[in-house]
Amino acid sequence: MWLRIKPGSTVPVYQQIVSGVKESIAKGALHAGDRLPTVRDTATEFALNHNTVAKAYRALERDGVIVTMGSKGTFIAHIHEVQNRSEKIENLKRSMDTLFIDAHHAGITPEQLKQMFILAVDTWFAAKDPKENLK
Amino acid sequence: MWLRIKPGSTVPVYQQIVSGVKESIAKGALHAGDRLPTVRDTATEFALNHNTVAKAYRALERDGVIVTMGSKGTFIAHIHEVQNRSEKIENLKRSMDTLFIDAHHAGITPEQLKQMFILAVDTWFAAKDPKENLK
Amino acid sequence: MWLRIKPGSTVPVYQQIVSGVKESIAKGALHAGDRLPTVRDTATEFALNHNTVAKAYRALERDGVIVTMGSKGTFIAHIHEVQNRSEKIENLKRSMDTLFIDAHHAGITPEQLKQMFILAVDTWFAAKDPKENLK
Amino acid sequence: MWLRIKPGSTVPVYQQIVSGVKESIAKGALHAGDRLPTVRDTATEFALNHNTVAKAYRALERDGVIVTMGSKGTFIAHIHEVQNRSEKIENLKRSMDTLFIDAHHAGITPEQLKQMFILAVDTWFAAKDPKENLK
DNA sequence: GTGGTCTAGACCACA
DNA sequence: GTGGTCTAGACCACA
Repeated sequence: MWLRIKPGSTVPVYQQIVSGVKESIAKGALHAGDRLPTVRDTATEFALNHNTVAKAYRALERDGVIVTMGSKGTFIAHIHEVQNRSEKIENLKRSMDTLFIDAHHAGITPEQLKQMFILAVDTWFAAKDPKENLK
Repeated sequence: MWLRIKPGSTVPVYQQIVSGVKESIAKGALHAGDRLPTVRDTATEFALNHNTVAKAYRALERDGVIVTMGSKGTFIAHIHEVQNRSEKIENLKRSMDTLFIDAHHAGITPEQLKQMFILAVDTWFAAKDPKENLK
Repeated sequence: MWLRIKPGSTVPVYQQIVSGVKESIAKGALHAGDRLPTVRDTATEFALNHNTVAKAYRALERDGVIVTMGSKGTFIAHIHEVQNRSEKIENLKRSMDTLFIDAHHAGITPEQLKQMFILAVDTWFAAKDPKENLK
Repeated sequence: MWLRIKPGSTVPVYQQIVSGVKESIAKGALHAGDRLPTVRDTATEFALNHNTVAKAYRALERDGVIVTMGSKGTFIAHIHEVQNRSEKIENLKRSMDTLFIDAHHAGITPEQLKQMFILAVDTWFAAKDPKENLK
């Protein structure tokens, strides 16, 4: 299953699709060049409206994650073609700042936070599809 | 100025208040035991709807960041009295996962990410109010 | 009338709205800071679906032409805040190239084209709201 | 290579063919009287659907750019035999109007626009095949 | 009251 | 067969 939707969540469905696809790519479950199911097929598979799926695909295309080839279908983009790299790194830094604030309010010290982070990075990337790691 | 609101932002105003108060505490600009302005004073000061401010205060109280003492006003809670610590750490880990996915799509390697993070932690906590660091 | 929709046109309605608003601003009929009618009011006025109008407003916001202020409504952005300037100039040059090709196929020489263009620029900008020209 | 198709472009393929042929003629790479490859040969050469190529040829013929001579094949029309000249000039003026609006939204003044245009015309026509200029 | 999200269902352009 | 556009109508978050 390349996607999992929580119907009751406060997170809009189309955003769950966007996050899910990004996560599957990052984890190596989807690869550059792979063809995604059509908008309509995805809608049917997860019992969603096709407009909702189309909105998610449009957002993913705007982010440079997927590429729509007219009537040929939709494909995972190559990571080299990263769009707005500097903008994305800015967003990343802002997310880190938020993380620090939340850590402080959870009663975590900077040193504990560093250790947690390094452990989490290693665990996370180790969980990736091994084939992906060989590249 | 203990709070700064960006009117044009896509982030809801009430969430900006929540984040702003948390940030001010983490940076040492607000301290445990400090009295916050009333909902209506804050609303007037920043030209906001008082329902918006009330919603933010309610969210902060739910998070254990502030405490409402009936007619005495609203106060910054002591950090030791952290509520739902394990729940917060869970949220933190989830935020980290999202960070990893975003980093991957920005073309950043795990090693680069670790270095960025450690540097950012050190920079961030060095910028804190020195008084806070003495504690 | 700040907008005119041709129902039978092959140009999608939402694009007609986008072009119409841009044109009204360029001609000086709409000014920076003006409040646009709400999505629903515009939909009612021109007998359109509110989703169609919302799509047009979203496109205009992405282009930095208008700014949505949450529940305060939608406003014409200040031209100084031009987004993606270099990208827009690239598009402009590409439009010029297309113009040259079309001119050639209409049997127009480069010199005739220059004269037509200068005349058209002068005529077009003279037709603007005089108040706008005083600024 | 008399034609170049971008598969990932948002511009429909058949329009890319129409523009490409017009551009090649305007640049002097294709000349009046030249025989174009058949619909099926073009489709094979560029790995396109033959319906797509046929649609493009139909559009070019409607514009008077090419002429189909029954079983003899398809030929580039003579420019003197311009069809619908006044209609084409009307379209040209409309394209100019759009250009003015886009220029305004890119923060370009009328004078800057004139200079850009004259420079672009000179550059563009200088790049033409020299043989064409001798005519 | 404002815009955002979502569904259901129709029609169209492109390949 | 593919995605894009549009309508009609419902419900929700925010201010």
